[in-house]
Amino acid sequence: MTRRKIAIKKIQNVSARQVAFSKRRKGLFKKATELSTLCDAEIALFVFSASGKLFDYASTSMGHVIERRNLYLDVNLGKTIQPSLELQVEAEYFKLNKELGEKTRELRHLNGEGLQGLTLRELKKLDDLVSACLHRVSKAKAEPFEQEISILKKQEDRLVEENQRLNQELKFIEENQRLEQVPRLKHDQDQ
Amino acid sequence: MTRRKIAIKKIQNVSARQVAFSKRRKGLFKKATELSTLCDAEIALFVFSASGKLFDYASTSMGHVIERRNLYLDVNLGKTIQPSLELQVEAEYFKLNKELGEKTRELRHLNGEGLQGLTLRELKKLDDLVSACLHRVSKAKAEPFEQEISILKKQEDRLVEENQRLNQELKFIEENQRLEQVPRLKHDQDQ
DNA sequence: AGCTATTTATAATG
DNA sequence: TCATTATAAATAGCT
Repeated sequence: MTRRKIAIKKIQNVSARQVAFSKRRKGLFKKATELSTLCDAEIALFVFSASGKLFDYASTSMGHVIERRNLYLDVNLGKTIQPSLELQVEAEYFKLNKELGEKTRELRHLNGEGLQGLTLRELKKLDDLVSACLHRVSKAKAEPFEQEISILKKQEDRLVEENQRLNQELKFIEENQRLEQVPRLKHDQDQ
Repeated sequence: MTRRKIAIKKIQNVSARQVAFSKRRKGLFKKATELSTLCDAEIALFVFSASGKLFDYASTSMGHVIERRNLYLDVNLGKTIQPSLELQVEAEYFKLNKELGEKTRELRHLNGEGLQGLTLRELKKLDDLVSACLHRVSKAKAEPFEQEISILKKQEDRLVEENQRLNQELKFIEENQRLEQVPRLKHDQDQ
């Protein structure tokens, strides 16, 4: 897009890639805010750098969600480096919960204490279920297992190799001894 | 940004706004894909038009997660077998979705077309996120990993033991050779 | 939908 | 990272 046209494929030079990322990320976010402002659109944008760093943007109401999420991230910083889907769910869910509560209260005023409570009950139930689900997610993350398996496999490879080496050495020594025994026996006989 | 420079504020003319939305949305998505490709970044982008229509983009793995969600929903909708935790969430969520839709319509009538659509939009996003989360749950079940790890660990133990045995044997042999060399040298001198 | 005059974005460079 | 600049890309106003 300038001095020279470039092909849209992964930039191989690492520092050039970082520079491009920085510039283009800025550009992308600018475009997003412009679109949001000009056309009254709601936008949420998540960008994870190759190194896993998160940059995000959210217009208006979505901003609350992101804020909430950032708070949560701050609390868990160190533990929760990878920007997780779960946290997004939780934040979004929190927001929805709040909004629905407000809406239900509003309706209750207008309708005079109706069967609005039902929704809150359902919401509570959903809350419980989502929480349980999230709990399972965080408990069941595959990544650490996969990592451990990978490490164990490498370890296994090393051990197998080492074993082969040792076996070969043994065989070699035994062979040598056998060959050595022949002259020795002869020698002994000579005495 | 061309024929004339425009100020970044809401475009008042409705049709002009729609045109601008269409063009700029396209541009924004293009920039997002380019950034993703060029710099190996993971990107998720949600754009809701003023009328509430959703346009979204997600790079690579994020896209996969979101894509799979539709499949999952198709397959499981209507099926009311043993409700796994995931399906319970889905069902509950579906129900809540419907209820909130009705409630929002009701409120819209009462309040005169307000910003009620917002909640539905948030709901849609939550839908995406929860579904993605669920997909990860089903994908991330720990059990098979734990099994494989256990097997690998046993294997590792065996190999380590074998290794120790071989090393000991080698040491033993070397020791024997050393002891044997002494009388041999003496013997040779005697000759 | 196209077109094009202009504005923006940005790759290369210092 | 920051600034500059030459060029590519995006797009506002028209049709």
